[in-house]
Amino acid sequence: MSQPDTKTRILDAAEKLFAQDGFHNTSLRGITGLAKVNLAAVNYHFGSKDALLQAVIERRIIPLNRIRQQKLEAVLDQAKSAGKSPAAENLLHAFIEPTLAFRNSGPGAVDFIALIGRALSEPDETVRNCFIQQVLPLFTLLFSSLAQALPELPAHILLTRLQFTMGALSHVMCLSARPPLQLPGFPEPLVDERLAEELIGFVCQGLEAPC
Amino acid sequence: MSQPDTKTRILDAAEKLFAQDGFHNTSLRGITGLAKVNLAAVNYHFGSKDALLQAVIERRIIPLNRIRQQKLEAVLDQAKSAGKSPAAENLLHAFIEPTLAFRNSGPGAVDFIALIGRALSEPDETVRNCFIQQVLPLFTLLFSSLAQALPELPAHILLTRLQFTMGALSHVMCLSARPPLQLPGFPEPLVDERLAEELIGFVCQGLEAPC
DNA sequence: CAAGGATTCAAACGAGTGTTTTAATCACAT
DNA sequence: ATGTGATTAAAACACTCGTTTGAATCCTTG
Repeated sequence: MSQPDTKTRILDAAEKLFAQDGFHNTSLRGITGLAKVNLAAVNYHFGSKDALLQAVIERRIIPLNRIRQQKLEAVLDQAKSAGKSPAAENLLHAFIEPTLAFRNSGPGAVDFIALIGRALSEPDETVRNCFIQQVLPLFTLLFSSLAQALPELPAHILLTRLQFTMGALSHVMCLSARPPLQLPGFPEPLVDERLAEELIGFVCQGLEAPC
Repeated sequence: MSQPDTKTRILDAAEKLFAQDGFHNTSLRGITGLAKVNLAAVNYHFGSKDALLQAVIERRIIPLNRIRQQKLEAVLDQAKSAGKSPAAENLLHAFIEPTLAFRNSGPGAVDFIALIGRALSEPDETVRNCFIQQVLPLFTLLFSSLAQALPELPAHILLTRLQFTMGALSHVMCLSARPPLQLPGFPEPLVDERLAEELIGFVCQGLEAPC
């Protein structure tokens, strides 16, 4: 079996270590050691550590965003052709389900999901800005779609509740790359599809609450 | 006016910088510079950077946990003396409201809230374990109380939904130390008490959803 | 006032960081 | 085969990090 090329090996190793240890806790020597490439290869192929992070994120978030946008627009189109407002549950499903399903899209994908799940709470602007820039258009679409779905909800309340939703989703994304953290006295929490459905139901109830 | 003593000045500066830049992005030189003390003072008074983090967290989380435990037990006692199960909403209120109100308990408190809001998604075990160790007993109490309040809910579903709740709460805690992030086309989200009430209502709906 | 422990200070240590440099090697077109 | 540009390799760069050292200073107690 032939190894992937140098760029891919670096991206794979960086994705894993960024997700596992965080961006600033990960050294280029750790990445190049894991990828079995020379230390200078990172700066040769990507230019800098910051640019490597951006490449790691973009490699996966662009296809993921395409999927989420397609599913959102499908819900909007279907509602439009039925002459009705889209249902909040369908919109949330279109956004959340592909996000969590993406964890099973291949080796390393679960690391990526954990990485961007932490991006929102990342103190460093390098990581946060890189992520926000990529996800803002989609977030805007989701927000305006939900405003259609819940016309009686004031916009600032909707935005606040959407922040809660993003917090819950981000947390689930982070957890999915960590060992389940078994504690005595606690049951095992849900995983995979059941988890996605449960999360969608949870935030749906919260978003649709009277105000 | 007399300055606080060296230990307090270090704790205050460390709290602010840990919250702002993260534990590993914060250098002892940054802390001692802001605190206007000598570099070696940290190791003299606290022993190490890790021990300083623990001191920063414990200084505030011990009083905060005492408040939350008191409020939780008050809800439990009141339900017991009324011969009824506690209401999930009251339990959530007892846990969440003091947490967010704590942001206004003094200068620097909002930084602390942001710091422990990020603790759950922190990749570094130093930070995460230090936090989990402090909060686990309280979390256990909240979990078992909610199990009483929602006896028809299977334990693993309850735990899963409680994870969603912690995600939403953590995210709000993180955001509270950042500038509101005004974006064109988006309204201003809620702040302060209104925010706490909105969050409690949100997670309450989600927790009580049928399953 | 004098003694002695607590605290502060400047300086340095060794290890680790991202990045750059320069030469060696590879793959492919002529 | 030969030369050429792309890639890899080893080494060093300048810098920051947490920690330690040993002397200077402060403050309290006798």
